Amino acid sequence: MILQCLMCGAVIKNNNIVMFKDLDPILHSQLRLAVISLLISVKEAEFTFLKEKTNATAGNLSVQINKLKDAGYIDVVKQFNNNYPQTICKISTKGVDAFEAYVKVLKTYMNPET
Amino acid sequence: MILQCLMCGAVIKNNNIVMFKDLDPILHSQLRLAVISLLISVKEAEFTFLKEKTNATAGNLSVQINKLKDAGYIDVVKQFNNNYPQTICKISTKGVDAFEAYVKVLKTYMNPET
DNA sequence: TTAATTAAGTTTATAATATAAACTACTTTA
DNA sequence: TAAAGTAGTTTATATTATAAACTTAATTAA
Repeated sequence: MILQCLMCGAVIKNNNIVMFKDLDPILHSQLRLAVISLLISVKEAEFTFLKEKTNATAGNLSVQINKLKDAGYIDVVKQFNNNYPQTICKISTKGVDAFEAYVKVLKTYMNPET
Repeated sequence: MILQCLMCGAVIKNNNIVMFKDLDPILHSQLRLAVISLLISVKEAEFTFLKEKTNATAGNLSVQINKLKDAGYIDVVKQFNNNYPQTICKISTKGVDAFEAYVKVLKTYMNPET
């Protein structure tokens, strides 16, 4: 049985407080985390910019951008620029919230004594 | 072509400095990270203790403990206690180093502007 | 002017991972 | 002595990450 405190959000499994909350699987991925990390600071970025900064292959980046979009963490606009296709990514409010929550949870894994 | 600065360790791929270093795949796993996190603070722990604190299934925990052991991040001693099998885990120096390096790299994903 | 190269991606295939279910071996209790 | 519990391991499967192969259109070279 899993319970959650309505006041503080603490999760109780098998009658003991869970000390390691789940890490959002959408963000717990090297490339997706790098992309979100960039989008947090630049607010808007082209596919090619993300590809260069992350050193990812285009295929991998394409897949991960779609996952972030499907999760509602980023908004994606596809347009043409100088006759070439251009994909622009922008983090959403939901994405910012998810990132902040992820970092919060992650810190509990990194600093168990505090 | 991949280069690395002998002074500061910076990695250069395709002639540009890599801003996101690879996250150690051994530690970039929810359960293994939780286990290491616990072992950092308690220094030594039984299988059952780790199982209770992480809320993992025994099977999953068994697999992940073996991966940490194979990587040399923990030392595992199997013995008997009151007629029952007992598995004791202890983090190694290599494990501590790997954890510290992982946290360091991870922070660059979480704080891109700094 | 057509053949090769580059740009900006997407789709598909595969290798690696995480996870739980099923199983093992032994012990204790009813 | 049968059932239930302890402490795990092994195996099977579902999910993920990733790169290779492909697409479509534009540019440059022959």
